[in-house]
Amino acid sequence: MKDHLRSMIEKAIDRAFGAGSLLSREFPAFDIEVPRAEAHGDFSANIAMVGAKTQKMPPRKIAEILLFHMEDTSGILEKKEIAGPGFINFYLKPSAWLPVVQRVLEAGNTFGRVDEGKGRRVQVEFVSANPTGPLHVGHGRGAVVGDAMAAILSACGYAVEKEYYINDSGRQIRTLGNSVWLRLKQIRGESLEFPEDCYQGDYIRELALEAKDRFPELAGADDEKGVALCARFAADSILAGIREDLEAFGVVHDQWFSEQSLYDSGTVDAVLKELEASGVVYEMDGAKWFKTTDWQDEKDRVVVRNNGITTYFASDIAYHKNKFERGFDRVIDVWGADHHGYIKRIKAAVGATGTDPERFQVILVQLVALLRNGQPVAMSTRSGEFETLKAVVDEVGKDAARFFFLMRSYETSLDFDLELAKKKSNDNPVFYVQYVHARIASILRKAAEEKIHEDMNQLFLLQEPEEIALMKHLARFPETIALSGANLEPHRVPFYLMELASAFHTYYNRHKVLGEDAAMSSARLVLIRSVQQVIRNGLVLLGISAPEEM
RNA sequence: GCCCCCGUAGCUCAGUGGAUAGAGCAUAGGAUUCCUAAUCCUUGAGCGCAGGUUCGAUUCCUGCCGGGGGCACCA
Repeated sequence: MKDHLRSMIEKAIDRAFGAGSLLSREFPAFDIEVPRAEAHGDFSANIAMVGAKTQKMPPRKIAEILLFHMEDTSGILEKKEIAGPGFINFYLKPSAWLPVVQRVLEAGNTFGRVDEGKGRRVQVEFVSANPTGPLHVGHGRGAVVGDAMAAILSACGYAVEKEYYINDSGRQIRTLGNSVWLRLKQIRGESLEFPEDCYQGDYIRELALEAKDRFPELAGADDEKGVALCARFAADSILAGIREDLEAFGVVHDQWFSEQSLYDSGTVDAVLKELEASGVVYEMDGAKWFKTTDWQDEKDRVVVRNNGITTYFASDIAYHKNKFERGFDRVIDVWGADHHGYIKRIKAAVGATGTDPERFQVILVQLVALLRNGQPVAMSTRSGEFETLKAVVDEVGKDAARFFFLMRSYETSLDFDLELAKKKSNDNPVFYVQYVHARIASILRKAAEEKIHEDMNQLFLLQEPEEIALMKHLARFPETIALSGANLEPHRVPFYLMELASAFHTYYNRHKVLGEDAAMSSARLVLIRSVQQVIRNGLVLLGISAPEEM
C-alpha cells in the first residue's frame, strides 16, 4: 500500500516537473507513514517538507502542486489533503483494505515474511554460557532474545543459523573439576577446607556423588587425574543439563561449537602467528598483546600471558575468524550487558582477521532482576543461591516466561515478577494474545457445527469501523516484521500482537460473527480466520504456543 | 576517572526527526438471557535539567543531575 502511494507521488513529481511547476525532479528521501492520530488519515507523506530546500518553495505550496498532478488510477483513495506544516494525508476507502484479508489467507503461515535478507547468511550466537553451572534467569533472557531474533531474521529472508559456543577450555573448567573432586573427597570422609573460589552450589555435590558411582577408578586416583576426570564428567553433564533446560524453554541451537576444538586443531596458534607476522600482535613484558587500540579500544589486550597461557580473547579471535570463514554475511552475538567492554575487542579481532567489522554486531541484553512478592531474589553463582532458568520455567510456564522476556526492549533492564507472570488474568499479556487465538478457534468450531461456511465473495459486506481497523492492523504485520529484523528489535512483535489482540477483543464485544445474516456471517468468518492466522504467525515467531482452547 | 544502558502517567513500559506523546496495570464507575468475562466500555495525570543542530527534537549532539552495569597478564 505504501509502495503504491509512493509511486503515485513519484509520478506526480514527474508530471509536475514536466509542466514546469517544480524546480527540480530531485527530492531527498521522504517517508510515508501511518500517522499517530487517526484524524490525520491512513497514510501521511512528508515529501513537501523535506523538499522545501531544494525546491525553494514553502512546503504547503509544494504539496499543492503535487496534489494537483496526482492521479488515483486504481481508485483506492477517499480523499487526500494538505495538513499541518505540509503533510500530504491520504484517506483510503474502506474497501481498499479488503484485499489484505485474502492476502493473509493465501499466504497462510508465510504471511508476514519479507525479503530484506535475500537469502544472505546470518549467524546468531547466543546463550553460550560456560558449562560450569545451570542456566539462570539472565541466560534465559538472552536465550529467548537470540531465539526470537533468529526466527524474525529468518522471516525477513535471511538464512539463519543459531549457534552455542561452548567454553570448554581453560581455568573455569579446571576449577569446576577441582570443585567436584574436592566434594567427592569430602563425601569419602576426608576433612578438608572447601575453597571459596570453587563453585559452591548444591549441584556440585550431586555431581560428585554421581561421579563416585560411575567412575570406580576415581578411588585410587591422584589429584591430577581426579580433577581432570571430574572436570570432563562435570562439564559434559552440566552441558547436557543446559541443553535440556533450553529445549524445555523452546530454544534449540543448530550448532554447538567447542572452544577446545580451536585449540585441538591448532587454529588459535595459527591465527596468533598470522597476527604476529602482520604486526597486530606484539610482545611486551613477556606477554603478547593485540593492538586493539587501532580499533578505538582504550588499551591493548593480552592474548598470551607471560606464563605462556592464552587468554579467552585469543580463542575468541580465532572463533570469530572461523565464523566468517564459514561464509556468513553477518554475525550477531547476543551477550549480557556486563560484557559490553568486549565489543571493541571483538570488532578489532574481526577487522584484524580481514572482515569488515560492520558485519559483526552485538546485541547487548540488559540484566534481569527477578522478583518474588515484590522482593528481589538474590542471584549469585558463587553462593549457589540463585534462581535457575529451569525453576522459573517450571513455575510460570514456557509461554509466559518467553513473552515476558520479549515484551521489553533488551536495552532496558527487566523486572521479572514471578507472581505476575503466573497470574492468569488481565495483568498477563501473554494470555490476552493467546485468548484471541482460542476464541476464534471456538467460533470456527461452532460455525462448522452449524454448517456456516466462509465466503470470500461476501467480504464487501464488511464495513464496520472495527472491521476496517482489524484489516489495517493485519496489513501492518509484514512491515512490523521488517522493522523488527532491520533494527534487531524483537520486542516490536509482542507489541504488535497486543495491539491486534486488543482490536479483535473490541470487535468481538461489539459485533456477532455468527448472526442472522448468513452472508454477513460468512464474510466475518473469513475476517476472523485471517486474524487468527496472523496471531498464530506472530506467536510462532516468538516461540509461544497458539492454543485452540483455553 | 573512563566506557555502555536507562530516565516518558502513581507503577511497568511503547514511541523509524514530524502534527493533539500512547498502551497495560493500579484508581473510580459501568456492560454478560447472545459465538469463551482470561473480554469490553468510560475516567485523570507525563517527556530529569540546561544548551545546541533543524522548517520541526521525547527522538540527534554537548554538558549536568539521578539509577544500573562494566572497566585484569579474570573467565
